[in-house]
Amino acid sequence: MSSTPQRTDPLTLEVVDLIATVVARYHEEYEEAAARHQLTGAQARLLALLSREPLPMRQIAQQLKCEPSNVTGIVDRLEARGLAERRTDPSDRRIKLAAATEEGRETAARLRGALSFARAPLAGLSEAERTSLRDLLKRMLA
Amino acid sequence: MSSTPQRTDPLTLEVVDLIATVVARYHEEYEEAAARHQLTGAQARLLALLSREPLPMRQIAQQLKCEPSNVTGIVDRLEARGLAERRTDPSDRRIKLAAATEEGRETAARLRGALSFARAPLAGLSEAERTSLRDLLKRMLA
DNA sequence: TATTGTTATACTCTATAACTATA
DNA sequence: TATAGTTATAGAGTATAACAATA
Repeated sequence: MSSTPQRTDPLTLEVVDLIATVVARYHEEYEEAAARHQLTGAQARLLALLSREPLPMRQIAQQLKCEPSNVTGIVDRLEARGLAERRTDPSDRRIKLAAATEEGRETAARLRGALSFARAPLAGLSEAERTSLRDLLKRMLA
Repeated sequence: MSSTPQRTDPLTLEVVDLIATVVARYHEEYEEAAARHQLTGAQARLLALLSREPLPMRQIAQQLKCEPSNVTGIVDRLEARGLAERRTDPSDRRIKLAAATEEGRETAARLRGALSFARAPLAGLSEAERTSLRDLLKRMLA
């Protein structure tokens, strides 16, 4: 009858709850770390993206899974604070590349360092356990 | 020298990345499931809370980690759609209890069922593996 | 014509501060 | 006076649609 088992056994429900807790805690810590740098979550995520490489507005929207019109405003606010800048693409003058400034990259790096959430608790696990956790998560996401 | 090891080895970084991916995917699926029921994420989370038991506005704010003034608006919108209602507490007439209506509880239940994210991928893991994942997550959150 | 980015608009969520009713 | 909830206000994020510049 059940071609797709629903796994509503207590063990599965417990794991689902644990994952929900991980998600909630991760988000809290991310928002708090961003706020400590006077950034909203959206601004921090966009800045983290730009700190790797300059990107066209359109592509940023795709990676952030939002509409391009939203990116305009977020980049505006980062630009007003000197954390990002707009460049024109010489090969296609329709395109505007958003790029992190030096200060933007420094801010992004400090923010990354502040995200102790996943790192600190992991320190309590042995290498074998971390390997095991990695493999289980990979299979979950496959 | 290093009293708190920073664990920036490749394995730990890989696990951190996997957790970030889990978090991102969980949020996407939650927002999409909520949107399918014409609810925002905040409305869905509040409704899920009320579907268990009626709660004072103040307490809702604490659980949602936001200001009480925000709860007013979200409950307003749920109430306008017949998914929630306000009741007065006879023992203290300052208190207003927000409660899910029958339709609200049904919507919350359908939404819960739609959250296949954590359940479906877990179905591919054996019981021993799910036990292992549970224990590792518990130690991470300890 | 199609594409890129922006602007205009409207709605939701958010925090802060002032306000009302009750304790 | 203290507390619960609301209202007022302002800023940020979001989507949709219309628009300018460029291809």
